[in-house]
Amino acid sequence: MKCPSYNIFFETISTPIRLQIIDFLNDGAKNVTEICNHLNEEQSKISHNLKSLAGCHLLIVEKRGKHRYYSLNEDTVVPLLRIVEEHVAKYCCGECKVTVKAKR
Amino acid sequence: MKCPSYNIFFETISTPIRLQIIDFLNDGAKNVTEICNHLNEEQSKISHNLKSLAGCHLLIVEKRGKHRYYSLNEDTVVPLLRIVEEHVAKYCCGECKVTVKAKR
DNA sequence: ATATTATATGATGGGCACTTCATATGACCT
DNA sequence: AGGTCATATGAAGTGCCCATCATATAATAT
Repeated sequence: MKCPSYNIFFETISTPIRLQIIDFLNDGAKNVTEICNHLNEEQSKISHNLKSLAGCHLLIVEKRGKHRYYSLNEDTVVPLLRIVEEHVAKYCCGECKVTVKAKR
Repeated sequence: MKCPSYNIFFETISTPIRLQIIDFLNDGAKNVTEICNHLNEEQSKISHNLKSLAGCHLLIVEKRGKHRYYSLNEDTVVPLLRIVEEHVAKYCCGECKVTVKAKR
């Protein structure tokens, strides 16, 4: 398991695809196939990125039969996104490509 | 000015050198030379990285004479680091290389 | 106005993370 | 056991961020 030092932690949460995954998981646990379909991305790509996120404990994995359901580590991710959302609302110049809403 | 979309925001805060800068600024505003000396790094390297951080409004710049003092945008950075510090304390396996303490 | 100190900016090259492709593992079914 | 679906893992290539080097700008002093 990768050690979540600060730079790895932020690096892991810093790519568009991983932010999109987090955004999708905002409304509950999803399995790999569901995530692939929703984001229209290759399965191996999603799996690799899920591994990074789970390795930093940003996501939690749960096995159900042959599926694996991933969900947010809400203790960390929800307040984190709330801070960034507020920051972006204050300072964003309007050219943002990736938007991720904090859970309410 | 760079637009702080989510991925750029996290990417900017994700490198060891920039985290070290933030850590050093925890106890107040510092000018470029002071930061260079403290981190023992080249001036242009520090300036480039300061520009990225300030571009995302993670740092605030203030001109005084021929110096430029950089300080944390505490509204965002302090609570952000507090969350990560808590997360790392829970999950870090002990191999962390970069440590940054949240301001108390 | 020239020198010196402080900081920023531009261009280039290398390292490395991410995607892709291929294959492996695991779970369930018949 | 064999087949199929679901997911993970390994290897390799490529794009891109960051450090470096060089130069430019800004401010003060003499």
